[in-house]
Amino acid sequence: MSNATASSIETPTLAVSTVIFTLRPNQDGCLQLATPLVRRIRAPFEGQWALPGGPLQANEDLASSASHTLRDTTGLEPRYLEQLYAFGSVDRAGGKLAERVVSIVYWALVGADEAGRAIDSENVQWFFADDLPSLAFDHNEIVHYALGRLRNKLEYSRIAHVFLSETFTLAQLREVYEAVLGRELDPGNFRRMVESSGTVEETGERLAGTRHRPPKLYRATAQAGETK
Amino acid sequence: MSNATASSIETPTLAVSTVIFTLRPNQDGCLQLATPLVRRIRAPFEGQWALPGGPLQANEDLASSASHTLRDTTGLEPRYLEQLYAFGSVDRAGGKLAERVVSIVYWALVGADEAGRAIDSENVQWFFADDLPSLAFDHNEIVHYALGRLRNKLEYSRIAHVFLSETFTLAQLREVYEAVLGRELDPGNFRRMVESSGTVEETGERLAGTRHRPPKLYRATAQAGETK
DNA sequence: TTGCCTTTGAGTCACTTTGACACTAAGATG
DNA sequence: CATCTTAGTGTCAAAGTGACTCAAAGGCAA
Repeated sequence: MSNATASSIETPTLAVSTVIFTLRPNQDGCLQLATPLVRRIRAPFEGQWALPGGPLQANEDLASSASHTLRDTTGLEPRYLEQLYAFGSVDRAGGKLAERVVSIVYWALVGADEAGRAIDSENVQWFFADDLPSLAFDHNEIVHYALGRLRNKLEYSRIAHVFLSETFTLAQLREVYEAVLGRELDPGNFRRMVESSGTVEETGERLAGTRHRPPKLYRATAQAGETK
Repeated sequence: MSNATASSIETPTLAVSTVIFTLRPNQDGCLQLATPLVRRIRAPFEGQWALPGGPLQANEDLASSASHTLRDTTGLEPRYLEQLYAFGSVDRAGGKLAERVVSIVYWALVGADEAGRAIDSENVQWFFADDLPSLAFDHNEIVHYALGRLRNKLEYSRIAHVFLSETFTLAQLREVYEAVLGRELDPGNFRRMVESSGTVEETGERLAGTRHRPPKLYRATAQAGETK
């Protein structure tokens, strides 16, 4: 077993990156998961798209570093933030980087209602999550892993409403589920599931202006614990 | 926003620790979750018990670092190894440490049949997981979190058999579930659950030497993916 | 004004899953 | 041979789930 004190100069660097998801209408008008990426402006992988992130500052917590890069990249606030995984293979950079970087990756959700205000510049661009280009490092894998976690979390937890604004109809909530899970859900069964879960409550109001029977508006009930 | 290049000297140190679980009979003869801890031989928290681990070597992957410390601490091989969480709060050491340490923590399972061969020295000792002393740093929290993950994983995944040897009876497998979950299970319903899961198959043999009807022996079926 | 279109929201039905429990099988033991 | 203990099978009711029907309530066009 080697001694720690002798190798402190070659200690790996720590970075925090964030996979950010929101829902945006695609060309068909259907909601679809989208994620912002930043263009790398230096080697390795110069010019390729990568997850937003940066080195961990000595005085910053992991989660606040993640929401920090989220704000810097998109100008938005995270509605949900959770640690995803620490990626630290020795050969993560594919032999293209001398220095070893261990990335602690978070995933975050941003409201679909806010996503319109997001920054979109030459070096920051939103992509649909199931149609990404080839990313730098192992970032394609990471996004894929984050997608799996989001889909899984949607089924046993109740985070779907963070994509929506404060009040919403059950049809809107169902649309979120359908967009994330990628399949249609039966409206009746969905209503039964949501109502029995106790995660939403009626506001007493209805949404007007639709061209059919006006649906009730709901809000998320106050929940105890979040995160982790 | 601060500049990264200016603060590289004060970059946080990276360590990898491992929460190791096995099952050991307690004074009642019941199996109970146990975990090995190491005594700290320097400040901070000198003399207190802590999770085994150490700084990440530049040429070692995260998971291999974790199984490395497992071997060094216990002399045993991990039967299961999975990343748990990265703990990195700025004040993790409770103000007792100048240097900031980010720990990537793994959790591992060791066979109950092998646990007897485990090292037990003055500075390495096994404790029952639900009766731990006050540990160094935030390690009590970490073990608690690992316990939750193990219990959760037991219910939707099929890792229980890694505690046992190659062949086992359903009563032994049930005993593992009962020890980990901390509650009794109905033998009939448990049998139905396990048989319908397709995770075990009969060996064709029976266990002799019991003082009752000899039970069938099973083995775990070959599984596709593990880890992550 | 009337009829049609749409989605809401309630309800039904068959099938599956799950917890509780009864009962027979097959060994050891005295 | 009676008895004890666990193995292993079977049953039953309650709860959950997927597919489906149908009336309600609005807009919209003829």
